[in-house]
Order: sequence, then structure tokens, then C-alpha cells
Amino acid sequence: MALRNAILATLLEGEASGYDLAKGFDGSVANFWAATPQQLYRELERMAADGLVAARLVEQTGRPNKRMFSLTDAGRDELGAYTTHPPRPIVIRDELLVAVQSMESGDVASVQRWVAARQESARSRLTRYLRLRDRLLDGRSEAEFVAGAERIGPYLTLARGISFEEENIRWCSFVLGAIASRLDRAVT
Amino acid sequence: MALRNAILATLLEGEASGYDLAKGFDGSVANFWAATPQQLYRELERMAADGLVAARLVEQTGRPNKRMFSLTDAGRDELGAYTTHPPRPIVIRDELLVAVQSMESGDVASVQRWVAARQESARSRLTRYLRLRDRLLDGRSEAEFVAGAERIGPYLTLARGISFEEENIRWCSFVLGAIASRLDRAVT
DNA sequence: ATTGGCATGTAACCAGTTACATGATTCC
DNA sequence: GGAATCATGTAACTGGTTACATGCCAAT
Repeated sequence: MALRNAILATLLEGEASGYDLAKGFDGSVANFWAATPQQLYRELERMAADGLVAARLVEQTGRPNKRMFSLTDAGRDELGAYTTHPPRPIVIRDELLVAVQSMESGDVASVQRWVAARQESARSRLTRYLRLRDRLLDGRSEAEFVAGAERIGPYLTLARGISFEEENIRWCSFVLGAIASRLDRAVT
Repeated sequence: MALRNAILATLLEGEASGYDLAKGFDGSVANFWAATPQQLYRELERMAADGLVAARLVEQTGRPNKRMFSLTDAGRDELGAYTTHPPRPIVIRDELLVAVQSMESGDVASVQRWVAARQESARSRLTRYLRLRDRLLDGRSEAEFVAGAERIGPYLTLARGISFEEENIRWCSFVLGAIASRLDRAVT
């Protein structure tokens, strides 16, 4: 029942197709809720059946027709009700951390490589998020935006994504440094 | 197949019962891999069948008997092999962020409350992690530890947990401040 | 010619969650 | 007397993942 609300939250930005949502819908919710295309199509179907979203068929020539989904009043109510019930604690599941934890029983060079890869992907996400923030702020300072914008929710979640990726980058550097200093030692 | 490796990584610290693991096994892996007791009992059963762990029955008087699990050589090999294969990207699913994103279509006072609750739980986790770190460091500085300890994996993952919770606390303050300043405005 | 993007979907499977059950013991 | 802790487990369910299929278009 939570994917459902993540979809509803995304549709606040306007109507979208399943494909749009699957692509991350330009970053908005993708930042804090991951879902595969199959999950989305399945859930959208159910939501339409439950009257939370309305589907509109858009016929296209040259490419497949698409179904654009938008919020119904019932969907909006559901989302409103959702904000009143306690969120469950975040569940973290990070395979890389499992590998780092057991690093010295495994292949340190591999772990090093995966940490570097994680850092790279964190960097590219961060630049994407920063672009998004610039677009949102549109010249205003953060203080101005927070005081004046109609909706600050998307800005606040984006801020969480930004600091998360910054932390990731920093931590990866720390780990790479620690591994490198130990390898030096071992060789010397 | 990843819960499996998280369990193996935990068992590097020594043998444990399903119950120990369920309680978070004193924080170690619980920091980056969440699992319910049911998942653990089920998985331990399978792992024993696959020869990755060995079960030892400990008879107790006054309380239920327990089965202590420990790594086998096959388990150790499996864990070693695991570090060489690419970790899948972290999946984040945070209900609170869904609520924050759609805050202005919902009940702002509730969201405020849940953010405050999240901050509280982040604080208590952080103090737990800091205690764990002190115990690990045991008087040494971080630099000394990283240079000298036999295993630094657990320290590195703990460091990630610490910075994650610190970021959480900071972000929650930011959100609470933003909400409060808007409510002031609305009232004035 | 073939890759990649658009756009949807089915089927089968695996992982994670919830609810419940047991039974003695210790603490308040 | 009632709740919490120890310690394990079953059963039923929901949510998430993987693999595959379709078919047309634009670009290389």
C-alpha cells in the first residue's frame, strides 16, 4: 500500500504514463522510492480499478498508444489520509555494505572497485539533483523559496537526496583512502 | 541470495542463534541490512541444508533450547566469492519522504509530528552507534585503528551508519524549521 | 542490418511481512 | 496477576524481481 502512495505523490506533478513513472519521472519520487516497470503497471491497473487514478488513452501514430494516468478526487483524499498515518521506519538493504563489512575475508581489490563505482554513480546522481534544484529555485535563494513557494515538499525531499549522495561520495573516499593506505603498508 | 550473505558476514563475528540475529546482533549488520525473525529462521534453515553454516544445539534449563549457528568453510568461501560480484544499487523506500513530498495536499501537522519522531529515532540510533565506535576504537584514534586493526570492515560500515543518522537529524531539523516558519506566516 | 527508444504487458518466481502459537521465566 | 524476555517456529499473504514478448520507429 505504500508504492500506491508514492505513485499518487508523483501524480501531483501532473498526469503520467506507466512508462514515464518507470523512467523515474524526471527524478521526483525516484529519489526515495524505487520500483520496477512491472510493479508500476500492475499497481496502476489496481489503482484504476479502485478509482484512485483515471486513465486516458492517448492514440499515437508511429509509436505505441499510451495511457496517461491522473489523480482522481478519491486519489487525492487517499494521499491526504496517508500523511496522517505513521510512516514505517526506513529499511536499508545495501549489498555493498555487506561486502565492505566482510572485506578482509574476501577480495579487497574487488571491493575497492565496487566502492569506486558506487562513488561514480553517486556523483552523477548528485549533479542531476543539483540541476533539478536549480530549476526549482529558479533564481531564488533557498530561504526565499521556502518562504514563498506554494509547494515545498518536493524541495525538501530533493534536499534529502542531495545530502545523501554527498555523504555517499565522502564515505566512498574515506573507504578508498583506508584501503589504499593498508595496501601500501602490505607492500612496503 | 543477499540476505544469505548478510548473515554470513554477521557470523564472522562468531556463532549466533536466530534470536541473536533477529535482535540485530548488537548492531553490526542491522545497520545496513534489515530482516525480520521469520526471514532469518527460514534462511538459516536453508543455509544449514546447503552446508554454509553448522548448527549446534545448546540445551538450556528454564528457557528454550537454542541452536547456535557458525560459519563452515563453504560459508566462508561463499562470502569471499560474494565480494567479487557487483553489488546491486541501493534501493531506498522511505514512507516519510512520500509524506513530505505530498505534504501540502495532506495534513501538515501530522507530517511535522512524524518528522520529529524520525529525528528522535535517528538520535537514539546515533548514540548507539557512537558507543559501538568507542568500543571498537578502544582508545585508539581513527587513523591508528585504520592503520593497525586486523579488520576494518565493521568500522567502515559503522562510519556509514553514523554519518547517515547525522544527516537524518540535520535534515529533520531543516524540515521542521521550514514547516514552522510557514505556519507562523499563515497565522500572522 | 541492427541497435536503441517508445510503450505496454504476462507469467513465474523469490523475498519480505503479518499474524499467530508455544511455554517457561523473570521482573514489577 | 500481567507484561516482558527468551527462543523457536508455521501459515498465509503481499510485494518485488526476472525473464520474456510484442511491434513499430529513428538513427547509425
